[in-house]
Amino acid sequence: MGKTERGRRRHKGVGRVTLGDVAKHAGVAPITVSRVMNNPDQVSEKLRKRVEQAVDALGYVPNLIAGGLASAGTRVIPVIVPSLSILTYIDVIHGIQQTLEDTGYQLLLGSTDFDLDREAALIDTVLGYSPSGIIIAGLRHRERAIQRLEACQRPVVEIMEYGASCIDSNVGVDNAEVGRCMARHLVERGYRRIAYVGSRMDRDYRTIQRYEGHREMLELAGIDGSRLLQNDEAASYKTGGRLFMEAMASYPDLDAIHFTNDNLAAGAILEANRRGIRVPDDIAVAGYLGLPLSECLTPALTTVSVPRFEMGVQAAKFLLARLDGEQGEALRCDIGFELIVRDST
Amino acid sequence: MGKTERGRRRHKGVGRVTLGDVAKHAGVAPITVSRVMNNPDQVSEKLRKRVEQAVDALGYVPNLIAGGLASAGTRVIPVIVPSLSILTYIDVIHGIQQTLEDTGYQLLLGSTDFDLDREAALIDTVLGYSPSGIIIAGLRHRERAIQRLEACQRPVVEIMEYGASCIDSNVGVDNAEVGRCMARHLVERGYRRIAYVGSRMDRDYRTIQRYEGHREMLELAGIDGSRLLQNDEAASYKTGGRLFMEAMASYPDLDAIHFTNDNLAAGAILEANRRGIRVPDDIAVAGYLGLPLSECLTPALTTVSVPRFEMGVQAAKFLLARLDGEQGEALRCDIGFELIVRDST
DNA sequence: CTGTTAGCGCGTTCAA
DNA sequence: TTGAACGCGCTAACAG
Repeated sequence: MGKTERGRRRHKGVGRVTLGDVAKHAGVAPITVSRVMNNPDQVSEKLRKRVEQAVDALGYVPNLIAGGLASAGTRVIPVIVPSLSILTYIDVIHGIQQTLEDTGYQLLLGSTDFDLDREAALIDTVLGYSPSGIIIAGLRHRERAIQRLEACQRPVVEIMEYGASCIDSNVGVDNAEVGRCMARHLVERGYRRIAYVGSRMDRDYRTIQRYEGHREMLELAGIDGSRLLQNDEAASYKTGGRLFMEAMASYPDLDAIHFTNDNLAAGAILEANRRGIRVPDDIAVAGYLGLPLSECLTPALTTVSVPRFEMGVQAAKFLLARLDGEQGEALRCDIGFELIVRDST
Repeated sequence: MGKTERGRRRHKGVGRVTLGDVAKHAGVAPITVSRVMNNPDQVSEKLRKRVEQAVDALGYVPNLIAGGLASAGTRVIPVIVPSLSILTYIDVIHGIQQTLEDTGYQLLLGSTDFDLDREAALIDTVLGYSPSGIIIAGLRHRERAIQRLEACQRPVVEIMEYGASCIDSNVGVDNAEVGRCMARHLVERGYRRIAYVGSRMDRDYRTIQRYEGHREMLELAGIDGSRLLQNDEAASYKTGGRLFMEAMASYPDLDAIHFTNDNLAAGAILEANRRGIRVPDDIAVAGYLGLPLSECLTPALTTVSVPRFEMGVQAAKFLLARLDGEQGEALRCDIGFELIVRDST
């Protein structure tokens, strides 16, 4: 009943089989078990077999936390996005997850609700998990957040938007160019009285970037680019339908509406279906994203398609490259987009 | 240049500010800093102020890994679902995330691709992170997985399906009852030649449960319940449209189709729109889930709506209750569903 | 190829 | 209310 006995009771680390237990069972040193788990080729076949048997017999599962503490890095990849209710981010996360799936890295999910202060706080939190790297949406962050990300000496991939300056690596699209592209298409199609429709534009600055591209292109063509409509609801089909009607009421002479995403645009077409409004004869409708629904509508929706899943895959690949020891220049990738012209314009 | 100096260089725990650094800066013992971070009321206001200043000055961020190791529990909640490309799971995850958001718990995301062996392996992995608890889809798991979950002594919430026996807590719906409910509606509406259409039914047994409920109810009414169509593609709108046409070709006398989810059913209606097939006059269409799209279609889709987001919220609440020390009986909740009759039937 | 030693950064326990 | 000592479980470094 000496000190040792009391020491034993100090922590609640009961129940679980530890590396030490396995070592005892196999008659080797703990480090040998560690090697069998992490660097099997450093151990002779004989001992390896013995250890593996012990592992199976005891049902040993490594404590990744302890390993992470000792080696200053857990195999965790935080992914920080603005929202989990927006399909775009989900697709990207899916791409990341699928690429990382069999590499032993786990995704730690965080969402900021488009709030940069919240984002900064979340970054602090997740860095507390000694992650192997981090993937984060956007190129704009609070100064403090950027400092922390740079200081942590871990690969950082910024996704969604593509731009000149990133912390470490960057995969995304050029939103202004997207806006210009669709606006150009509308002008070329002969539309002249065009409105841009968004929702929550105050929160999601990438929508503003697209709008600015749109406006710029229209004004280049001598067309009024300032017709804008938005509100504060989430970008649902219903909201799209409502904004569609509002836009037509606000600007009765409209011949085309450029929606900031396919959710809204699809909502508009569905609303038009319900009301017997003819698209594009009465009014043309264009979207952005290339959601699966866009091609199933009647009329099918003209849209700019972005490879969201692939963006996630590429982000994960950049991360893995860095984790594999690839140094040097920023890894950057403009994932691009594609104008898909369909019947709605 | 003695032992200490070499010791310092042993690990790469460089750069980061530690609790010890803060303690030195504030002129207190490390444990006092720890208390300020975790149990502020145990520290006098004077010292607390001093420590807080030091924290700010140095930009200290706690190392959650070290804390987790010392206290045998990181504030991580793994969420294990079959797929990240299925909206249902996304909505549930969103509910979980929103509920856990401000509690300091982080979601660790894992997906199994409907493979129970993969699930078991994933469970082993995530338990290695000493999670505070775990949320997992389904009531069916490998025996080994169940043992591990029971052995880990942590709250476990099984979600999506509601059933008699769970490991610890359970929130979900009764899939067979859903199938019965919609089948009853179709029969009451006067439909008699009804097919059930699913996709990937071999993988997702919950779809089979709904089908069996459907079949049971039809046969109770003396109607052939064995008309079934499925394929191996994901449940997209396009697949729905294709299966719709296939079903009508396979069973030319059909007067109603019961789709296993709204994605397929919506795809069917969109396909009908394109082809000028009249729903429900030529054929009725019913779905399951209550996706936002369902009410925006023409005709609007009859569906059984499930509160997916709320299911996630409830799962998180059960978890928090357990983490708050609530013991005893299994926490169980049949989240229910609602038949929403619209124009498509 | 295998083992010894030390410590990652923190929280628990016990003592003051 | 504050502090000292110890160890959570594992791995890095070094020695054999």
